[in-house]
Amino acid sequence: MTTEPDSKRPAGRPRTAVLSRERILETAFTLADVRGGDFTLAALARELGVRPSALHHYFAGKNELIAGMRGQLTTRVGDHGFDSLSWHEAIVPWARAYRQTFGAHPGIIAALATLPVDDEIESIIDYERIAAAMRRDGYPEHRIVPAIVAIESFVIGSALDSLAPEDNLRPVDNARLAPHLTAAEHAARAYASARARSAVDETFEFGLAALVAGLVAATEIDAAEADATGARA
Amino acid sequence: MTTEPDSKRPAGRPRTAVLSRERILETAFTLADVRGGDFTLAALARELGVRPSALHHYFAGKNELIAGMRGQLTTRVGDHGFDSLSWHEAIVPWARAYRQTFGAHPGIIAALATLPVDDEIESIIDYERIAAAMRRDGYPEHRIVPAIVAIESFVIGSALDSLAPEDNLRPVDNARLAPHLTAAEHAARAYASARARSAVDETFEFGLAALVAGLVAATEIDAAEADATGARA
DNA sequence: ACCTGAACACCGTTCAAGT
DNA sequence: ACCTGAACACCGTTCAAGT
Repeated sequence: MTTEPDSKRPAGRPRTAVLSRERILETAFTLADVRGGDFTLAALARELGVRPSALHHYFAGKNELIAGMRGQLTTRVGDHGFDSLSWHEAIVPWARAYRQTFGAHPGIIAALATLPVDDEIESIIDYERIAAAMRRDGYPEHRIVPAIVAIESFVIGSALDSLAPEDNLRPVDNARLAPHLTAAEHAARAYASARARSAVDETFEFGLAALVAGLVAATEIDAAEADATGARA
Repeated sequence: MTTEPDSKRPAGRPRTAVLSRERILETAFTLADVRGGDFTLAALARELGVRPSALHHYFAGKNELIAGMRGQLTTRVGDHGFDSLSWHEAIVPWARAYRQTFGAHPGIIAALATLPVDDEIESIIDYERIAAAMRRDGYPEHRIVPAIVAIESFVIGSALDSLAPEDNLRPVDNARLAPHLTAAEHAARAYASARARSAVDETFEFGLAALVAGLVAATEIDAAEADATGARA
C-alpha cells in the first residue's frame, strides 16, 4: 500500500511539499476503512512514507486530525431535499446517508462518536438546514432539537451496532438458553432475506421508520396540548 | 486514591492474594467514572498498588477486562417488570436504566459500545426476557429483534451523546449563521428548565417515547398487512 | 498460585537540526 | 516552511524469577 516503500528522504525541507491536509485526510480514510487496522499516527505516517512528527505540521494532534475527518464526512452526507420535501420525508435518506458514511470507516467511528464536536461549522450548517425545514413545517419549536438529537443518536448507535461481527444477538447454540430470542432471530433473518436485504439494513430501516413516525406523531400530541392550554386561557 | 501509596511489596507470591477479579472490576469502574481519566491498565494497576503485569493473572488482556465490566453493567440494568407489564411499558424504565448505567462511566462507554459482544451470557439473558414479553404480547415475530436492536442503538447513541461537553448543538455566537437552530435550541432549553429537567434528559425521554410509540404503531401496520394477506389467501 | 521486575514492540508529542 | 531524527513519557503484553 505504501507509495514509495524504501525511498529514503534526506533531512531538511523537500523541494516540493510531500504532504498536504488533503493527502493526509485521504490516506487517513483508507486506513480507517479496514476493520482491525489500528488507526494510529504512526501507521498513517508509514502509509504516507513519512515520519510521524511530520504530521504535526498539518494537524496539531490526533484529535484535530479526527475532527478534520469528521468535518469532511459531515459535508459528504450533504443535502437530501429538505427544501422540496417535508422534513420527515427528507430526514430518512439523510439518516441513511449519515449511517452509511460514518459506518464505512469502522476504524474511526468510535473516536468520531466520542470526540467533542464543539461548534464544528459543517455540523452547524447541516443541523441548520434540518431545523429550518422543521420550523417551516410547523414542528413544535421546543421539540426540534430533541428530535434531531434523537435521530442522530439512533444513527450513531446503529453505525456502532453494525460493527459487531455479524449480529450482536446471535445465540449460536443457546437455543435452549434463549428459546424466544432464537425464534425471533430466525424470523427476522428469514424476513430480511425474503426481501433480499441484509438483516442489519432491514433492522435499521425498520427502526428509522418507527422513530420518525413516532416523532411526527409527537407533534400532534403537543399540538393537542397547546390547544387545550389555549382553550383554558 | 491509592490504597497504600508507597508500601513496596517484595517479589514473590504474597501470603494472601492482593487482587481478585471483584476488586479489579470495582477499581476499574471508579477509574472509568472520571471523564478525562485515561482508562489504561497502567493507571488501574497504579490505583491497585500493583504492577500492570499482575492484572494479566485475572484477565487475559484489556479486552477481557472490559468484557467483564460490560457483563457486570448488563446485570446491573436488571429486570424492569417485563412479567407484569406490557413490553412497551417495561421497556421505558429498562432503556432509562440502560442509558444511565452505561452513561455513568464515560471513560469506558466508547470501548463498551465498540467491543464485540459475541455471545455474552448476561446480554443473552437480558434480551431473552424482553423477547419473551414481546412474543407474549403478540408483537410480530420478525420485528422483535429489530425493535430491540433499534432501542439499544438509540440508548447507546444517547449515552455517547450525553458525553458531549454540554450539548452538541450549542451555537455560541453562530446565532447569525444558524438562526433557526439557535431559536429552536433556546426553546428546547426553556421547555426543559420549565419542567425542572436537564436538557439532555428531556431530549432522551422525548426520543425514547417517540421511538417506542413508533415501534408499537408498526405492529398495527404489520398486522393490517398480515390481515390483507390472509384475506387474499 | 500470585506477584515483581525486566524486556519488547509499540504509541503520541516535542523539539532541535537540516535544507 | 517542511521534513528528519532523536528524545521523552507513556502504553499493553510476555515471561523469567522469586516466594
